[in-house]
Amino acid sequence: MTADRTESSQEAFLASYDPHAFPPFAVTVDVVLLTVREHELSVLLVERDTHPFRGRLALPGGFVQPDEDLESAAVRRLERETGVRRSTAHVEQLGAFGDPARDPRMRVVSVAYLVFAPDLPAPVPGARTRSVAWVPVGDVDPATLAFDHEQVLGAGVERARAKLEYTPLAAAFVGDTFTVADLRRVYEAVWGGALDPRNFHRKVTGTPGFLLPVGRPAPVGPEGGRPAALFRRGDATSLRPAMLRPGSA
Amino acid sequence: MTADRTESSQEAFLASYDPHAFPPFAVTVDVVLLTVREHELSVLLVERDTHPFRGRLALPGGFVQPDEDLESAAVRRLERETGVRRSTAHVEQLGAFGDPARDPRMRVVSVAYLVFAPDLPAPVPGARTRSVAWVPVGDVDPATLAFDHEQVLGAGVERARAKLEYTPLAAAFVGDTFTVADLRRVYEAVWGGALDPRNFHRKVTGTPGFLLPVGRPAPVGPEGGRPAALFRRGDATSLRPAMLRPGSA
DNA sequence: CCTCTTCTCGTCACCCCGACCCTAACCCGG
DNA sequence: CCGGGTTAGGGTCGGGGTGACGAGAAGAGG
Repeated sequence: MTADRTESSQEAFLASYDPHAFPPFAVTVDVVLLTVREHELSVLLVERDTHPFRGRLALPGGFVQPDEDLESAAVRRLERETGVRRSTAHVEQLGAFGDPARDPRMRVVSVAYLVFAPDLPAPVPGARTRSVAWVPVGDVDPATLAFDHEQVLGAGVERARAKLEYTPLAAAFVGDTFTVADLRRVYEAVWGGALDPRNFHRKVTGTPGFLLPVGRPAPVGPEGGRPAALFRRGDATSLRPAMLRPGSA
Repeated sequence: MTADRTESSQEAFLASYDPHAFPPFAVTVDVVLLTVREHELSVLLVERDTHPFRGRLALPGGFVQPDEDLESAAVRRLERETGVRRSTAHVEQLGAFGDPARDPRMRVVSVAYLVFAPDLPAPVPGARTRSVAWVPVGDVDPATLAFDHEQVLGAGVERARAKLEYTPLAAAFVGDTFTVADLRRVYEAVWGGALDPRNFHRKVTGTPGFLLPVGRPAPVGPEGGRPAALFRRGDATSLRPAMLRPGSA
């Protein structure tokens, strides 16, 4: 399963490459970076400054390098263009999007990655980046997005909603330590509806491996109320049985 | 969102293409075609007759054409190489596999598709095809598969097992009309364990939209027993709550 | 002190599920 | 004809998960 291709053989291949022998494809990665800001599920969008779709909003992304793994390419874009570190976020592949007409320049297949990140206090844009902004997914005008990014974003949001049902990944949206209410607000933002605080508390605390109680018993409440207990992420990877969203009977 | 690229501009692009401007990628599709044969979950494998991995077993697949949609490319391979018609099967994208070393010839990104098909009585191989065979997934020797197809197959099987839990897609593995026992044998083959016939019957018949009773009340039993009622697929797309596999608590 | 807030535990009814009994309906051999 | 094999499928019972909701705990502020 190891390749015998090397840098030099890659060069030889390039030199002898005939674009009519097989059609050249470009492969890109797009990143659907989601977070919860002010009780709203938001996505990071950048404004394009080059053809095509110049001036339109788009998901961060770019070409995959010749010897770069797909996920590495996505993580590189994530860290360079958004300032999010890989270790603090959850990254998973969303899927490949390859409609022949999705890019007017040439045939491009894009592999989309879905990232859950906590709402970082620092302004997220990294070094060499054009205009970048968090946009609540409900405020995104689908017609203004570049390429087929409306479809990619839609798939990412739906995947996120489904993943909260049967995984503990909601914890990827909050910081290192958090309260049950923090977690509940993530669910409410992603699913778009209120949840019963008592039943939610019973479910998440009753699921082994979801929450790890941290000794420190209490921070303060921003607007009154009894201080909540602090937790850390557990090592559970799935929720069985799942926590089903209410409106989807 | 409409492309201005045409056939002639594609030609112009090819003529002026410089392989050093951006690295050429090849894009392929691989098909994980699963069925249930003789109470065993099986995958369709072909024997490669060209370099690389000549003589090794591999998933059916091939290069995507310049103006071909990814799913169309997968369905084309499915129909040409396996004889399975798209209308009788379930097709979904499994994911993209793009390890730089997965193909020794050059950089190849493969988009894998997962297909559920009923066990057709006709010999499945199509017209121009090399040696092709159904192999029970438990009998596949992982080390003998070409490329990274062990990883692709593993992802497909795990996806199939999960999908049976929360979708009615098990019906894609059986024919047009089927009995509850047929469906149960699908679950047992995919999950690899026995299920209680009475509880299974209660669950599937009690889920609205899973099964449509067909008037014809009874076929015959192959080895005795009371004749079972016949059903057709319903229009439900998800199972809520899910049917969880026993061993996964 | 009272009142507001949020957190957290408890209760109750209901549903779903696993385990299990029993009858229905067919085939076959005696 | 009849008894014994098969599978199909309905019913019962208890336990666990969940929605709806009550109520106390623990803070801030008037």
